[in-house]
Amino acid sequence: MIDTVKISRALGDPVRYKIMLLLANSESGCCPQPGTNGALPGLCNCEIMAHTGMIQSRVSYHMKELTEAGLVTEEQRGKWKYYYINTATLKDYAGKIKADLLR
Amino acid sequence: MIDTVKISRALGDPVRYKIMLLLANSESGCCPQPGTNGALPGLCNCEIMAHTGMIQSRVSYHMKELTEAGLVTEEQRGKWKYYYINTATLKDYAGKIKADLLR
DNA sequence: TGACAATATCAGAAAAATTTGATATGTTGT
DNA sequence: ACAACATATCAAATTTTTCTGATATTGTCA
Repeated sequence: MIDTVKISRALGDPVRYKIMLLLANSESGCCPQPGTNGALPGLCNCEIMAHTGMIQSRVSYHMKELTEAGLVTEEQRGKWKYYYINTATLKDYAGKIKADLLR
Repeated sequence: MIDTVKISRALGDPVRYKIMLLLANSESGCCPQPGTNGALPGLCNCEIMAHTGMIQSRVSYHMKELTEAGLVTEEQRGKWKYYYINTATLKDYAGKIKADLLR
């Protein structure tokens, strides 16, 4: 089942919220994808590092938090790992907040 | 404007989420209200203390966090302070999360 | 396979949040 | 005003998170 506290906590850090916004507004990845002409959803670590100015281990740490909360799904593409928002979790979250707390 | 990170952070603590659930499921206050037959919305500190087993200053601290996030509205009734969920904030929050992060 | 690039994990340092007891402020009724 | 009760604030101790550099793991390509 959906862990509302964990998701809230994950979103409740300014760095992670910024990353979520970045993912939400990203059109395509930066790294060459074989068999495509470059446009695939999600962002890889290198892009998140570039956009936020954070070092690698810090990005990794926050992506793990987001992933473990179910907010982000990761996908290995060649040597890069891509991240994109798990929209189902977000919808469920918004719904559960309302169901739990509105009457 | 609504501070999504701050609200998330406020909800992202298990103690505070429990308090929110308590408020959402409370029918009436415990303390004698002049001019009523006892049934008013919200809970006062004493009830939150009783339900959660927390000491007074701890309740006060968390209620301040919730209030400052705009999740809870406080109302002085006689010598008691009552708290109830600010439904507008909660609705706005759920809406903004979706607007920000879903595409 | 080896060399290299991308990401993950670890341990310690630093920063932030939580908890508590003590004390202060505010409110009601006498 | 005073006494009694309800809530707020403070400072210090504790706990939890975050950040970083170092190292480990994983994947790709020659």
